[in-house]
Amino acid sequence: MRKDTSTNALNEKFINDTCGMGRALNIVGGRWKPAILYKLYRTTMRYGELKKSIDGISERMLVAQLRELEEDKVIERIVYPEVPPRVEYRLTDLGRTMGPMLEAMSNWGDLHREKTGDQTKGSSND
Amino acid sequence: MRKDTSTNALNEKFINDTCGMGRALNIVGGRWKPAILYKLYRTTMRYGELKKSIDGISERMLVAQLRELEEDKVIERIVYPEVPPRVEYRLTDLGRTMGPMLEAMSNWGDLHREKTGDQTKGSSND
DNA sequence: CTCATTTCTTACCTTTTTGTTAGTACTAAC
DNA sequence: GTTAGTACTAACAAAAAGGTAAGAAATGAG
Repeated sequence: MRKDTSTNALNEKFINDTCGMGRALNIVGGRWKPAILYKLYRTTMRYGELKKSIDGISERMLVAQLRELEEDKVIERIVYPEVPPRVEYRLTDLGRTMGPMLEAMSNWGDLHREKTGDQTKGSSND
Repeated sequence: MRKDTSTNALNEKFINDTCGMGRALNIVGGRWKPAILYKLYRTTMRYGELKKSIDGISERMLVAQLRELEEDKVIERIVYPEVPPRVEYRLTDLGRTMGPMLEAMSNWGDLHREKTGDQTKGSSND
């Protein structure tokens, strides 16, 4: 749980309020958000589809990060009143505006790997 | 300290190896790295200058993040053999290639603030 | 010999993030 | 009444990140 008076939390908030980069990082950062956004960038997906397609993610993490992305208004959650339940996730219009940024990040990450010759070459986690 | 057999660490590594976005995030993310990069993007700076110019950062954090950026080859550390010591930090060529990505992040962060009408409008932490 | 200056280092603690496991709610089909 | 399928929640534990405070090395100035 958040303790929003800790120095830690205050620092974060300050950076968020004054620096676009910090804000972007807060929204897009975190272990699984890149993967989620990558999937949803191509198409709407159900909860279960996301879970299956993202290797290694736990339900707790998937739900948590979906909720955060939703709060940040970059994705939306559509519930169909059926049984068993069906819930779809998709990018919002605001979410779609991330495109150029996400691409820039992806490209630079690949460039960095190339230049530093690190690790296995990426066959993107698709 | 890193425990590189934890599930957590393995997940991170996997994402790093397969996803450019994840890799970029790891290099540029963290509480203070955006601020450091922002400063160094304009000019070479001494340790003490960085410390003074980045509001709220502790020495431990400053050193730690500088070290990480150095390891990732985006900044370099130049030591002048003087007393008292003088150490300068500056972007490497690889570091300079981050330009478009950092701008994209900054721009999107600002756009997001605009669209969601959140918080104080940013007078960038300069 | 003491002090000031600069760039860190170390030890310890708090906060935040991530992972593990088990369980819930709903209803239709058997 | 039990089971199956889907999308979660809750409680707890481990790991990582961040914060605080004190100290260390090196040396020229006084």
